[in-house]
Amino acid sequence: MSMTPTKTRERNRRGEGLRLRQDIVQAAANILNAGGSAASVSLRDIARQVGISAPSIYTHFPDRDSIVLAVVQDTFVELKDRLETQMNRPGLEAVARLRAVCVAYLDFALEWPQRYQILFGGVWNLAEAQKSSSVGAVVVGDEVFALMVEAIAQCVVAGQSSSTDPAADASALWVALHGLADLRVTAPLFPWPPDLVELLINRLALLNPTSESPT
Amino acid sequence: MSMTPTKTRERNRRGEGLRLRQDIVQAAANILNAGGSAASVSLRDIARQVGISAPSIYTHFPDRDSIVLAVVQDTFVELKDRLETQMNRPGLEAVARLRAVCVAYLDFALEWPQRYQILFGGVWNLAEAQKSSSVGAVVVGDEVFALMVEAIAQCVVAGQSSSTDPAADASALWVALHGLADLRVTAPLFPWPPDLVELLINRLALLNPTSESPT
DNA sequence: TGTACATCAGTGAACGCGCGTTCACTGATGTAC
DNA sequence: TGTACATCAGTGAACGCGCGTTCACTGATGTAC
Repeated sequence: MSMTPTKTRERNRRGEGLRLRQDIVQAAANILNAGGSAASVSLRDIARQVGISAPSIYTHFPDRDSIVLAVVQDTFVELKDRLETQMNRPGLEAVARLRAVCVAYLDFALEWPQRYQILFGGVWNLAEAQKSSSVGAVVVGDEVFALMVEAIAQCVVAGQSSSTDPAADASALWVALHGLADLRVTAPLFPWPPDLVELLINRLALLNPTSESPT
Repeated sequence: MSMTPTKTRERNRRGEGLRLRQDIVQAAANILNAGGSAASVSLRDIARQVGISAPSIYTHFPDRDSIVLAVVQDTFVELKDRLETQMNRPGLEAVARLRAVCVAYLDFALEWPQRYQILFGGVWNLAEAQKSSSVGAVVVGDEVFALMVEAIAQCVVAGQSSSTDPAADASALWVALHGLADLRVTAPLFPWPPDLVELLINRLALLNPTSESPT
C-alpha cells in the first residue's frame, strides 16, 4: 500500500501542532480504508499521504503501533456512534431497533472491512491488554457490547423476547454477527442464505414467533 | 518470527528432491504454529528452519504466497480429518455427534489459531479465487461445511432437530462457531458465558428441547 | 516601536535491517558405454 | 569392470527495496524588554 506523495501541506501555526496528530491518525485510517492491512500501514506511507517527512510523526507518537491503536480507538467510537444512532431512532419498536442495530453493525464491517478487522484481529487486546494506553479501546468495545445487551433487554420489556439472560444472549448474537461480518468479506463466494441475519437475530435474541419477520 | 538456524540437514538422494517440498510446507506451518502471522512467514525464516539456503525454495515454489497456500490446503485437510473422526465415532447419537463435531472445530481453532486464521482471513479466496491453484483449498473448505450440514441432517432424521433446511442452519451454525473461534482468541478477557457453545448449537441447529443439554 | 531571543513545527540525510529474488556455480550421484 | 558424462539437489554472493528510527539542523513565529 504505497502512496504517491500528496500535495505538500502548509505547516501548522504555532500552538496548532496538535492538528498534525489527527491528520496522522486520519491518514492511517485512509490507508486501511483503501484496502491496506494493519501490517502494511507504514510510517512512510502515512508521512507521504499527510505531506510531511517521516520523522515528524515522532513528535506525536512514540512508535508505529500506537498510531494503529489510535485508529482502533477512533473506529470503536465511530462504530458505537452508528449503533447509538439506531438505538435512538424515534418511533421504532424494540424489535425493529434491535434489527437496525445488528444491520448497522454488519454494514459497518462490510463498508470498512480492514478497519473493522483491526478492532478484533490485532494484538491490542492480547499482549497489549496490560498497557494502559489500550484500556480506552477496551472500554469503548464494552460500550458497543452493552448497546446490544440493552437492545435485547428492551425487547424483553416489550414482551417480544423470551430471553432470561440478555447478556448471555447478546454474547451469542455478537459472536454470530462477528462471524458473519468476517466471513462475508473473506468468503464472498459462499452461497449465503439471504435471510441469514434475520435467522440469527430471531433465534439468538429469542424473539417471540409473532415478532419474527417471515423467513 | 525469526528462527535460529536449525541443524544443517543432509541433502536428499537423487530422485527424492520432492521431500524438500513437504519440509518447506511443514516449516511454514511450524512458524504459524509458533505464533507467527501469515505476513511474517518469510522465505528466509523457512530456509533457516529447514536448514537449507533460501534460493533452494524456488525449485519447489514460484513465490512466497504459494507456500502459504499450500499450508492452507494442508490445514483444511487436517481440519476435515478431525471433524470426520468425530462424525465416524461409533455409538454416538446424532446430537452427540453434532456436538462433538462443533467442539472439535472450536478446539482446532483454539489449538492452532494462526493456522486457523489463514483459512479464512487471507486473500486466497478474494483476488486469488480465480487462480486455479487455490481451487483445491476452496473444495476442501466446502467439504468441511458439508460435514456440518450432514451432522444436522442426521439430527433431523433421528427426530432430534426440527430443521427444515439443514444447509441454511449449518450456515448459521458455522458463522457462529467461526465468530466464537475468532473472538475467543482475540478477546480472551471478555466474560464468555460458559455454556455459549451449547447455546449456539441448540438454537441454530434447532435441536428439540428434549435433546438439549441443560443450560 | 524595534529588536534580541526562545520556542515551535517541523526537515533531510543517514543508519542498519530483513526481505524476495537473481545469478553463476558446485559437488555428489547415478547412468551409458 | 572402469570411466566419462549428464543430471540432480542444492549453495553463496549479491542486487535493490522499503522499512523504523536517529541525529543534527532550520526557519518561521511569537514574546520580553
